[in-house]
Amino acid sequence: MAFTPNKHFAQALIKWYHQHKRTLPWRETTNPYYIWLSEVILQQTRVAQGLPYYQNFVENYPTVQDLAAAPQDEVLRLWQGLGYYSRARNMHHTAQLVVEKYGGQFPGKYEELLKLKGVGSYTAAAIASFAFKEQVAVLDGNVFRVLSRVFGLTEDIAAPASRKVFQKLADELVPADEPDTFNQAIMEFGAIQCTPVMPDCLFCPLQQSCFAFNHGMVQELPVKSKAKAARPRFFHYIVLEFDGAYYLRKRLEGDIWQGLYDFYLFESGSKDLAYETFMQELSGAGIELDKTQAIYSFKDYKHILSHQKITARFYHFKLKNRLKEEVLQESRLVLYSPEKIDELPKPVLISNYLKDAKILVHL
DNA sequence: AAAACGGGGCA
DNA sequence: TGCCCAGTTTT
Repeated sequence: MAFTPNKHFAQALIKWYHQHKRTLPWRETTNPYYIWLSEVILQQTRVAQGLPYYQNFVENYPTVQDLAAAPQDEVLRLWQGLGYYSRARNMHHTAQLVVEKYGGQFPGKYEELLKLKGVGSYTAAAIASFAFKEQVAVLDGNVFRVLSRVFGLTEDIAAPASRKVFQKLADELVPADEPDTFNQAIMEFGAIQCTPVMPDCLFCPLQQSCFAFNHGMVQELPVKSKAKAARPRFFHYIVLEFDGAYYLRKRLEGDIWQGLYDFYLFESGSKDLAYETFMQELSGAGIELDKTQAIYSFKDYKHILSHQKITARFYHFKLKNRLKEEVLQESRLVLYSPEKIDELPKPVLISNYLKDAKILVHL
């Protein structure tokens, strides 16, 4: 007997939730600020990875006013390692908007929440239901998977057009009396019981009613088209050291890692570079290297992003003189001591290099 | 509608 | 080492 979109599904799920739910700090509050914080952090991020970041943010910024007043570098530094750094920038921006335009109070309705930067349909539904008990269904990867399997939805979850089908079903399922518990329950169920790989069907309370289980399609659902191959990129980082300090610069918009700090960088079509090409690039930037200056270290790193496969080569030079003022202006490089570098927000790739090169001891 | 955007976990 | 996870914004 298959489930129909009625109350029984919600009841079974909520019962399971009360027995199996994990105790998480953002489930102990109805404060929209904390719920928003947790949901932004949890976008694209597993609970185990996001939890320490959440605790760190709550400690450093107990109120939305605290977050709004913080310098961007500090916010990005706390975010360092979580990835998708636009989330942190948007979050910071939204905190300032909430303070300035909403008097420090988050809007209480789904449609209003949706207008905030960094708050899409998922996060708006999460905040609206968790903090304000609005009857709106969340739709995240867990929900897609659970609904696909239990109800036998075969639409490609990677296709934007499929969203309508899942949203309609989810909206029919979310109960008016406890939309918050239902939303928590279906996501928790997807995270713990109805997992992507090796779901625990043997001890699943929905087993008898599950379309995928009854049709032997648990492995096949949800249907998801494959992502295209990551673009290969070749980075050449020039690590310029002067008197124990290093030249870094803040990354601009238009590429990955906006707002984070890295070394002088140029890119090429391949890993290896002709000596002339290398020297031309440097002299083009006004960086003069004495012929007697050896490359102190030469390290290759692979750094895999979802859509890019970066091969990074770090060339370490010790300068005999500071870079000239014109060069600094043009390249936007700034000399930082290791202590200062420690405080700057950096891509994990850069942190890894800093650690391996023993420029930064901890991390 | 498709692409861009990080990083971590697990087999 | 290779594969998987996935919400929001931008193109």
